[in-house]
Amino acid sequence: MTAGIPERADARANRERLLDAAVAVFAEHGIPAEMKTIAERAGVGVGTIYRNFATKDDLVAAVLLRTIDGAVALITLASEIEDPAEAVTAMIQVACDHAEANSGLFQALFSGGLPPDCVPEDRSLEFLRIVTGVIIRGQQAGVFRTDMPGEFLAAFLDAFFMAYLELRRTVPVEGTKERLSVLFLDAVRARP
Amino acid sequence: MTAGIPERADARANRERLLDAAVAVFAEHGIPAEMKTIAERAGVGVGTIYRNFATKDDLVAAVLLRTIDGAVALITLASEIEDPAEAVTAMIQVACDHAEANSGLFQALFSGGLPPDCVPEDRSLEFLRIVTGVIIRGQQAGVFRTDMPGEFLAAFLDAFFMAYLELRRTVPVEGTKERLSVLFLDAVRARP
Amino acid sequence: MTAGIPERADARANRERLLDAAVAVFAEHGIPAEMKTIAERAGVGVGTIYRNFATKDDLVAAVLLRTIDGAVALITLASEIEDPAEAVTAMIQVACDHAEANSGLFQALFSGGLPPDCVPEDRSLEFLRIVTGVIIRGQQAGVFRTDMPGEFLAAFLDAFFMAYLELRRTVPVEGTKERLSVLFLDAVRARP
Amino acid sequence: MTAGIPERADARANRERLLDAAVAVFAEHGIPAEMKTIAERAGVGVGTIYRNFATKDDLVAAVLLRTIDGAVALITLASEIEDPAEAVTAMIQVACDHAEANSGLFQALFSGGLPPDCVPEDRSLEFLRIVTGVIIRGQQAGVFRTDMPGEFLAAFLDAFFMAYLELRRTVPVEGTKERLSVLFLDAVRARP
DNA sequence: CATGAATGAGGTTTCATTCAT
DNA sequence: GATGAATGAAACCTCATTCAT
Repeated sequence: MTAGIPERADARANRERLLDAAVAVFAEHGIPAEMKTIAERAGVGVGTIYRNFATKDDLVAAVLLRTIDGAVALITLASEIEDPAEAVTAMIQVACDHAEANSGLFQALFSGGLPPDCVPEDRSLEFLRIVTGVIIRGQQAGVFRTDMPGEFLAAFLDAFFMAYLELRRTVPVEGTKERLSVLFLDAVRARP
Repeated sequence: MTAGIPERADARANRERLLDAAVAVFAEHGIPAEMKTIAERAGVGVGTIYRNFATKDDLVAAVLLRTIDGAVALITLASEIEDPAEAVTAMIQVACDHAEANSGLFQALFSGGLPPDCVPEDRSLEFLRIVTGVIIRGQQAGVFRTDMPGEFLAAFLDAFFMAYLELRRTVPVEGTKERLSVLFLDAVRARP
Repeated sequence: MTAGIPERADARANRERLLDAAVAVFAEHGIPAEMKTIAERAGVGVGTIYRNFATKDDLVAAVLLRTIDGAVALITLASEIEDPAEAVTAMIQVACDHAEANSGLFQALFSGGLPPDCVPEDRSLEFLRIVTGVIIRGQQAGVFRTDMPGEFLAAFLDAFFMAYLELRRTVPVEGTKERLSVLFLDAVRARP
Repeated sequence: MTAGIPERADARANRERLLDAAVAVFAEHGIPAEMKTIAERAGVGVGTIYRNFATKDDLVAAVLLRTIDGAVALITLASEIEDPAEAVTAMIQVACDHAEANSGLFQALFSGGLPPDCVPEDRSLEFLRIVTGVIIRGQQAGVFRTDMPGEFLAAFLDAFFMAYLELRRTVPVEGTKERLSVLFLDAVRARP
C-alpha cells in the first residue's frame, strides 16, 4: 500500500525495539526468560516477536550477534590508534565499558542453554582478529614480548574482558579498568 | 549386620553417584537438562533424585557447592607452598586443571538460569580469601607489587581462572597454564 | 470489529464452558479427575484451563462457588413467597431439585480432598441467612415452633438438603421431595 | 517357630493399629492422604501396611467396614429398647455420637475418590434394615405415622445422621442431638 | 517378617509456538 | 500486520507399590 522504504524503516525500528527488550529481559532473568515477558517489555504481543524471529533461538542469536557487532565496531575504532600500548589501553577501556553495559546479558549468554552454533564462526572470531592485529603490530614495533605468539597474547587479552565482569562483581571499586590496563601492559611488555 | 553407620555410607555413596551423574549431564546439556536424563545416567529412577534433593534447584546448588568445595580444597593445598611466587604458580596450575575438568559444568553454571543465592555467600568467598592470603604474603615479602591492594590482585587472579576456560576454547594449545603463570607473575611482580 | 466488550463475552463464555466441563467430569470421576479429562470434555487444551484458573484448586473453588451461587439465587426466589409454610415447601422443592441436578458434584465436593477454605465464608453463609429469614418470619407469624431458635431450625432445614442426596440413593422413589416437605412442616409446626 | 495362635493375636492387634492410624490420618487429611503418613502414624514402615492390605483401596474399604460395623453394633443395642419412641431417641443419640467421633472420617469417605463398591452391599444396608425394623414396630404400635412407608421414614432417619455432621459444623452448640430427637419424633408421630 | 529407599507411571503445570480475530 | 488466547508437548514432581536388606 505505502512505499517500500518507510515500511522497511519501520520494520527495522521494530526489530531493534524487540532486540532491546530481549537484551533487557535476558539480562534480568537469563535465557530461560519467557517470550511473553519480552513481548510485554517491548509493548507488543508475542506474535510480533515471531513475525521477526522464527524461533526463540533465533532471537537469542540475533541479540548475541548485535552485541558482538557493537563490540567489534568499538574495538575497531580503538585499534586504529597508532601507538600499540595506547591502542591496547583504549581497547581495554571500550571493551570493559561494553562488557559492563551488557554484563547481565553476557552472564546469561555464557549459559549452557545457548543454542549450539547460534553465532556464525567468522563473526565471533572477528573480535579476536582485530585484537591480534594490534598485538602483533606491538610485537613488530618491539613494544610487546615476543616469547609468546601474538595470537596467544591476543586471546589472553580477550580473556581479560571476560574476567572484567567477574572482577566487577567481587571488586566493585572504581579504577578497575585502569588497573587492568596497567597489569596487562606490565605482563606483555617486551622484556629488556 | 553392622550398626546404623553402613546405611549412612550407602546413602552418602548414592548421593555422590547422583551428583556425579548431575555433573556429567549438566556439563553436556547445561542446566536445562532434564531430571530424567540425570536419573538415567545415574542408573536410578527420578524419584530417587527427589528423595535426595527436594528440587531441581537444590540439586544444582549441591552440584555447585561440591565443585566449589573441591576447588577450595585443591587451592588450599597449593596456597601452603612457602614461596609466594611458587604458590601462585601452583594455584594457577591446580585451578586451571580443576576448571578444565569441570569446564562444561562451569559454562553451564554461569547461566542466568541458576537459582538465585544457591550458594552460601561465605562458601563462594572462601576461594577469594585463600588467594588473597597468598598475595598479601607475597606483598609483605616484597615479591609482589604494592601499588595495588592485595585484594585487587587476588580478585584479578580469581578472574584469571574464569578466563582460562575462555582461553582454552579460543587457543586450544598446550602450555596455556604455564604461559598464564608467567604472564601473571610478570604482571604482579614488584617493580624495581 | 466492535469494542473490547465482545472479547470479554467470549472469555466469559469460555470460562463457563470450562466450568460446565469441570462440573460434568468432577461429577463422574470425583475431584481426583485429571485436568486433561476436563480439557477434553471442554474441547480445549489443558493450557486453556490454566489460562483461566491458575491451579486445579482454583478450578474446584470456582466450580463450587458457581454452584452455590446458583443455589442461592433459586432459594432466594422461593424465599420471597409470602406464606412461610409455602415458602419453605418451595425452598425444599428447588433446593432438592438443585441438589439432585448436582448430586454427583456434591458427593465429590464433600471430599476431604477439597482445598481448605476454597469458598469465601460469607458466600457459604448466604444460604443459611436466607433460610433463617424465612423461618424467623414463620415464627413471628406464629406458624413455626418457638421452643427452638430460628437459627437452629434453619440449620436443620439446611442439613435436610444435604441429606436429600443420601435419601435419593437409598430410597429412589418418586414423591420424596413432597414427603420431605410434609415431614419438615410437621416437625417445625407451632404446637397448640 | 512359635505357636500359631499368639501370632494371630499379634497380627490382629497389628491390623487394628494400622486401621486406627488410617482412621486418624484420613480424618485429618482426607482419603488423598499418603500411605507414608499412615505408616508413620502407626509407627511402622509402609511395607507393613502392604503386608496387611494389598492396596490403598483395600485399606480404605477396611476402614469403612470397621466403622460401619461399629455403628451397626451400637445401633443394634439401641434398637432393642422396647418403646419405639425411646428406641428412636437412643438410636439418634448413639448414631450422632458415633458420627461425631468419626466426623472427619465420614466427610472424607463421602469423597468421590472412594473406590467403587468398596463396601459389600449387604453390609451397608444392614444399618437401614435395623432402623426400618424399629420404625415399622412403631407404626404397628400406632406410635408412628402410617401415611408414609416405614422404609421411607427409616431412610429419613438415616439421613438425619448424615445431616447431624453438617449441623454440628454450622450450629456448634450443645443440645443438638436432643433437639434432633424432638424434631424427628414430632415429624413421624402418628397424627390424631 | 519389618523396613524404607527405590521405582516410574502419571499427575499438575509451564511455555514455545500457532492462528483466528 | 498485530494481537494474545489457545495449544499441547514436555517439564517437574508425587506417591502407590515393590523388594533388597
